[in-house]
Amino acid sequence: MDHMSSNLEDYLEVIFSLESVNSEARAKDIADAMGVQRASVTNALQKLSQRGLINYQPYSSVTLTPEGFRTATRIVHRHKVLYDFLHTFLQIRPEVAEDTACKLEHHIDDESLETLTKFARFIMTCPRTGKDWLEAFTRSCNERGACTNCSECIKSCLERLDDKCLDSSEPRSKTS
Amino acid sequence: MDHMSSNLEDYLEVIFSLESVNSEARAKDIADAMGVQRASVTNALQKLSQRGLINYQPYSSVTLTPEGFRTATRIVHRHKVLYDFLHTFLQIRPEVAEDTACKLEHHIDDESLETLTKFARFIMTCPRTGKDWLEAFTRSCNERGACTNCSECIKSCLERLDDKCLDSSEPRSKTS
DNA sequence: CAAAATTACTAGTCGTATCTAACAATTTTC
DNA sequence: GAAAATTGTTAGATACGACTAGTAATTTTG
Repeated sequence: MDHMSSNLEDYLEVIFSLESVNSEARAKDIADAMGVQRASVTNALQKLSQRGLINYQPYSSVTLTPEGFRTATRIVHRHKVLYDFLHTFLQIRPEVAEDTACKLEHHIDDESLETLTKFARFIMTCPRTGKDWLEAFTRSCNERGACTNCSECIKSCLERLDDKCLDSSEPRSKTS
Repeated sequence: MDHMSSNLEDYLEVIFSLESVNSEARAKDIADAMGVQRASVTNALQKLSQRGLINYQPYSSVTLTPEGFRTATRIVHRHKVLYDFLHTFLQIRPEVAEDTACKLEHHIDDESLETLTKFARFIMTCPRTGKDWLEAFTRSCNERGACTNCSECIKSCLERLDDKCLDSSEPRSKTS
């Protein structure tokens, strides 16, 4: 009884989205957003209501309870982390990334999600990686752009680091 | 009719595994491996048989058809890529990684999976990243091990690259 | 304000996947 | 080789989540 199905998680997510975008969530709009019939929505809303995740009265718009809000936030967070990873790091096309994130979000465990977040941050903040490293990866994916001079690549990496250190710590004169 | 449910994919995967490990897949073993009742297995086997993915005769062990073998291989591949990423890169504990890979494998699209493979390979082969970079990430996850000297880190990165270049440019007499 | 249009709910059906219980076939064991 | 144990199948129930069709409530509109 306490387990939340993928399906209900999707409904909750849509309600969350409609509430923030439209400022209210009507059954019709939920049906449109989910691409299902209104009868299916009624059914889902009754279940979400039973679980105390939404305030639901027939013929009036749906609102999230505090508990529902927490749950929805958690799901949206999962979605965002996955989408960002797929889109920003793997360069997956937005629609595909969106779609896949939407499916994976129901199945990834907390530990993996949390570590994925850290991983993404590490790639962006470690001086050995960062934006240009990611671009090199993207080029390597597109066949015609394999790296040619690793030595130079690493050196410029070092230079950027030095520049940053100069900027932030000792104001030494920039000589390169 | 042509869509394969996550559930049937799981059955196929278990059959594949039992066939290779046990050299045969019996309904009882499938039930044990999946943690379901034998009646559920019968049901699943009938469906897989209808789709032409397994050779199924009551009271004898199950074998994969060529088509079933291809499908199973594809699923196992997805599983492996995801498991490796979770375990090797994110350092997720084996059991958790196993479990999560098992769920995600049914939902990730081909493009993302393919790119994830390339991403993993790029991390391992790019001189700016590789094994030690990954270890630095792992340390950064364990709180007490943040990096301290990025400059040195990058320099040793460059040195390793130079060493490798020397190795590979010199004619290696030992190889036959 | 009443008819028309929209929106929402209920009931019944289908497909998937599970279970239990009862029964059938096949092996094991004595 | 017959009784016992194991293994496999069938039938019927439950739960989920979708659908359609019919009905009811609420808005919109004239």
